[in-house]
Amino acid sequence: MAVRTRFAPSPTGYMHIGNLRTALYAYLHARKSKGKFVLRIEDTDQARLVADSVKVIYDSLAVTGLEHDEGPDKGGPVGPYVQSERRPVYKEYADKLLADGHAYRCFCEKEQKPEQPAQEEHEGPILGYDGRCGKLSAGEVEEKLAKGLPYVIRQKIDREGKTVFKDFVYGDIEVDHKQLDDQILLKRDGYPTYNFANVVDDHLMGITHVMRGCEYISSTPKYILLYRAFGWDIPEHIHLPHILNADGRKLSKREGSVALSDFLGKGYLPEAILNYIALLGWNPGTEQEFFTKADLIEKFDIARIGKAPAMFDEVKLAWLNGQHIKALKPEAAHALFLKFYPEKIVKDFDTVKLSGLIQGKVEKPCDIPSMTAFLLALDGNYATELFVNKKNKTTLESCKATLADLQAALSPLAAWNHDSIYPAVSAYAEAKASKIGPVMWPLRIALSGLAVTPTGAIEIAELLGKEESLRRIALAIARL
RNA sequence: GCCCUCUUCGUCUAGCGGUUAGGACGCUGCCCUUUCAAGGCAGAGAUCACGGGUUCGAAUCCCGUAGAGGGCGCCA
Repeated sequence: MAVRTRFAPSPTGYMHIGNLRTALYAYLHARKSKGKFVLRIEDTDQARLVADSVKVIYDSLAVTGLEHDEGPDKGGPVGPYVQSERRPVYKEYADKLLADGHAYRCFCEKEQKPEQPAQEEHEGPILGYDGRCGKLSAGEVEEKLAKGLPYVIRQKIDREGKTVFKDFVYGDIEVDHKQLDDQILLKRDGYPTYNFANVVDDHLMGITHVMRGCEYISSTPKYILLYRAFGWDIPEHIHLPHILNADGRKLSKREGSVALSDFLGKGYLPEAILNYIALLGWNPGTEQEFFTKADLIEKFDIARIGKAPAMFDEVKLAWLNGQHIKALKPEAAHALFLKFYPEKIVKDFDTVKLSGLIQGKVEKPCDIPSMTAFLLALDGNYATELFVNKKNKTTLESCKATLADLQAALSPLAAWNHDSIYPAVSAYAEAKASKIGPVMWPLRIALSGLAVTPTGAIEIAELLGKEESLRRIALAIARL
């Protein structure tokens, strides 16, 4: 049977990175299997509709290249692909369940807490609905219906026995029916709950592999019971472990970046993000860590999805992003960096050249303003201790002397570019019978006032221009 | 409270009865010497959550315990 996977997000207004990983796995499995990847919008909660949020979903899939084959915007044979447009379908199937005795109408008030048997061992939350309306006689139901009382439709679950289902990742999951309650299938407003809609839609849309977060594991037995009530084949269930933040808590909006747009805004490349999250809960079984999207499609295998939750480590994401940036064509890197250069840098510097110089060095493009700030203005109060470098055996005194000599050597230069500056510096080092390091070190510090710079001393001098370079050298000499 | 699940270096992970427990990020050091960085190499870092079994032999199989995560919504 041809593989069909789906991504079924709710329009919440942003794309959670954990959700994106679910989409990615579903996409990869479909592509790898030459199957179809379906987008379905789960907008059955009328109270939580967020304007324009469907657009966020489209945009997210587009920017990451997770193109769907079928969906609200693309159409397809099993539409509509928006749940709010499928209400008659849910009604039809709910009626079927009603007719077969697998469901019943419940007239209980929304707020009404069912009375629980007063058992003292019951502390804390108690389990769900007590099923009282399931015991209503046909006559009583007719009577309430005649009165026009509002109702919901509940799944009728026999509390005897247990259900076992096989999860592709977690193995056999067994749940005692005592743990289950008569969940609501159709709400009072006529919309289905997730619990009902996902089963009906996944079946009707021919989904072969259901991938979703592992928070649904506990309710899956109820879904299995629905499949059985309808006499439908049960698709493969693939529950995914959660992605956690650094505290070991579920990655949530409140603490830092969780939305795709947050990461995009920092200059992370979509492909690097995909690469990183793919590795959170999946591994290729080889030592490869750098993956393009095409690599992932080729190497992805649902059999290698792990069970343990993974902490999201932005430091490693940044490293991986740096790897992807290095792999970029210079024009592409420049186009990316251009979004992050401060205005004044763009105005005063040759950013094409600058981009080329820093491409191998940038991990997070959002760091570019701070990385390049020294070009615009030198903080004249930088610590002079920076001149002391053990490896190059430089001291404050040696640096002062070197810089004075450099000042003399560079001042007469007519042309100011790499090919004129480097030979002058190099010749000076040679004349002093010194390696170039001890000369480069003080020069770089004098020009930048920084221990670590995005590019080398000669390049910085060239970028700054002759006048500014000499001014900074003079300043350093004065301070030493 | 009840139920489900998870647990290998700080982090992501490999491992599926016999390994010096491997790799990556990060960290430290060395090398390169047209440079700090980058790159290359090396090192530190894991009594495999704990306690019992089974076995000649367990990170790997079984049972308990603990910790963590999740579920128990007219949310998804």
